[in-house]
Amino acid sequence: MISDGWRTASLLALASPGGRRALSARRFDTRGPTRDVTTDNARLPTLEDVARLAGVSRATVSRVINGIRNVNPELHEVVWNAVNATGYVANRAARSLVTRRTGTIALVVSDSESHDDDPFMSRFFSDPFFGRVVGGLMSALRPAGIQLALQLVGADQARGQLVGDLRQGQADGSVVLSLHPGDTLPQLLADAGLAGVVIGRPARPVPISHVDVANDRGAALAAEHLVSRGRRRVGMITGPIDVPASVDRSAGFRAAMARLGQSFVPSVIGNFTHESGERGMRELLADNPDLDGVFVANDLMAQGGLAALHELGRRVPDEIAVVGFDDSSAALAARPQLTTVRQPLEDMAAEAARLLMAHIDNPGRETAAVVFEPTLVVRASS
Amino acid sequence: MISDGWRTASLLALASPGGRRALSARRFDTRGPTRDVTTDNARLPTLEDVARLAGVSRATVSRVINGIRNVNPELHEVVWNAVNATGYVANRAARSLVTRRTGTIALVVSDSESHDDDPFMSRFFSDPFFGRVVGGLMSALRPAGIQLALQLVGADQARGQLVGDLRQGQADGSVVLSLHPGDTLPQLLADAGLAGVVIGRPARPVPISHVDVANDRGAALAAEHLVSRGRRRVGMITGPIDVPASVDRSAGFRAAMARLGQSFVPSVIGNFTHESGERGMRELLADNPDLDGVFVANDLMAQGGLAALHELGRRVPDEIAVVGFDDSSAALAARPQLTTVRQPLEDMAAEAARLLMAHIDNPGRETAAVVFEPTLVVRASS
DNA sequence: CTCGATTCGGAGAGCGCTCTCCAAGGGAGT
DNA sequence: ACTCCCTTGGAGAGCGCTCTCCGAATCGAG
Repeated sequence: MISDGWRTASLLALASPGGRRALSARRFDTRGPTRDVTTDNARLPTLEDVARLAGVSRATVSRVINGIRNVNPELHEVVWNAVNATGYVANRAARSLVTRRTGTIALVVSDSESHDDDPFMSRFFSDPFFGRVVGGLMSALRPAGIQLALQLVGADQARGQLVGDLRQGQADGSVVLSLHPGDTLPQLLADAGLAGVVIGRPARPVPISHVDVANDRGAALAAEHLVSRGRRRVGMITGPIDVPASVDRSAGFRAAMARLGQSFVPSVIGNFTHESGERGMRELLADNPDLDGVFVANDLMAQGGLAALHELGRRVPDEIAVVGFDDSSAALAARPQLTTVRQPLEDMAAEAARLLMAHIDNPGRETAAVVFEPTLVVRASS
Repeated sequence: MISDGWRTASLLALASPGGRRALSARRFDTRGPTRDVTTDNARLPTLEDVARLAGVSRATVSRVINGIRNVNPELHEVVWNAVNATGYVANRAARSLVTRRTGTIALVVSDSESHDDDPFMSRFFSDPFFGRVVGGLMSALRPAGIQLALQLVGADQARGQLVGDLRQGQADGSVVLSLHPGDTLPQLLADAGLAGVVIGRPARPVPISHVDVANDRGAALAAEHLVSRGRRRVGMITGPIDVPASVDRSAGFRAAMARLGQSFVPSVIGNFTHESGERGMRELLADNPDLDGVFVANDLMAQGGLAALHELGRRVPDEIAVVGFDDSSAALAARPQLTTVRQPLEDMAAEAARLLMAHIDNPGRETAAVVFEPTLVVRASS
């Protein structure tokens, strides 16, 4: 069907830069002076170019590239050769336009109450948390050829804007990282019928998929570890009582300790800051001077607790053992280094990405909650 | 080929809302079962819809929206009303296709030697650095309606891939954050003629714009501060000698100390890690026991240095003052908290974004280097 | 009152891709 | 041998937008 002569001819045509350049130049002449011709002389190859070189139609090249349906294996190879020869890469915008997919998902970092920029940034990016999430997302997204777009939303007004943009197709879906319990964003997303996956359980039940770590099981690991270290009088510094993760950690720890024989766990409530850990530890010891172990609901507070312990002259871990939660940078920075519960964040993020992709591919899919098991990282503080 | 009858029929169908819906439904019926019709019934308004509602042509609406040329003010308002009434938002893909702009810039985090994922992630995301950069970029990009896409590149092979994707128009340009001196990426970008701005001076001169902090001036600030605190025997722990920032800090510190009357500054070389700071401090004091001040080229090493000092029983800052560089999370975590030199990262990132946008708008623009002034953050260690 | 200059808005041609039709060819069944 | 089906590949119609033409309308000047 396809004559060798023709195919050769087309190859020759492509091989001669003159012809191409002329075509290209003419096209851009019509665009007026705003466009600098010098930057465009290297016009990118299109499907058409590949098709011509391969001696087939656009449709066939498209089929080969997208790996669909039935294409003669022989042609298949011819096409791929042409693709490689031209250095063709599909134009995202064009593809997007017709498929109605952007090939992008948004990582939405949502802070309900963005005061200044400062607390927002530092609380969130200050530790490996964000990096681990990004890494995990990437590991799942890259093989699928999907881009990650970063969106930071603070004020509520920005929230509505975001949903609008998302609806319009800025992204096919979003992974939400909420800094505040009871964030309205998950609900907004659900209401708008947008594909989304939340990392961390939302405070109120929302019809949206999420991935989470078994905070209660993590706390239980801490309890088991402390008891296995011979600690019999164990206390706890909890996080805020309106944060789901915090609630689960406290409940899980109490339940595990009860199971292990300590029915009452003296506790004080902190707010996840270094300072509140310091204060919490002082309070806790003031009321219960004979404690020999403390579980602290996050590393930052645990670090503060260690500082307090140091000033109080209590030796760690000899006199009193401390276990944190998160395995953040604070755990390594603390002296002694902190035994802590680690969330498999990379895995969680990767799962979030996969879940999101599943929702995107199948909008009717019902929401799911995937819960991961934490692990204990033993260091010098226990 | 296509009968006029058919064409007329479809036009009529388009004119009547009912017909449109029917057409639309038919279109999606043919897409097979993968597409859930319920999610598509809320088809997004197009320019065409707005134009029809406003009683003008697509072209006019487009002109109004893009704020160009001469449109009758009266019509202008009519069009905007129609836009608001329909809730129209321009389709990025379609616009992209014709403008050849994606409205996206890539934040490329490049690590020349990505061993495992671990050092990559932790070194980079472990501190506010990344967050501050992202925040700064966003502040400049959001007003311009430009998206930020995250790209992590490790292996060299990924580097080539990235350049390919970038060329093809994944993004209009990129801001490069290189973790390793002598990264090839800036050069690759320059060679490919892609718009790019590097944060931090590249090790070798590359024809690409960059923003940087005046590392030498920052070191001078540290020197002036130490001297003003009455320190007369000051030493230094430097960073690796192949990192430009490190070289500038050392040179700047030496020059400033010479100017202030201390012609020789005892130094040891570190590698920016906590451990090397610890070791460096011991070495430095072993050779120069009478030092009363030390400038350390980054906070992590300074933190290590403080730990060594603590173990050696030297009181900080009474007996010996320590000044770090970066104002990272380590500075706050250190005991005592670290006096350190802070880079105006947000401003630098914002400037990088503006510079990049300028390059995008004007491809012929010549490259620029913008250097920012650091500030000194005084805390308890000096 | 006519003519050129100028302003304004519409028509329509693409941007590069996907995917539905449809035609052509080849193999198997009757 | 003929029909029918199945496989394969081409033609071409859009996706929603921008922007160049060009025609119409308005205005001022001669």
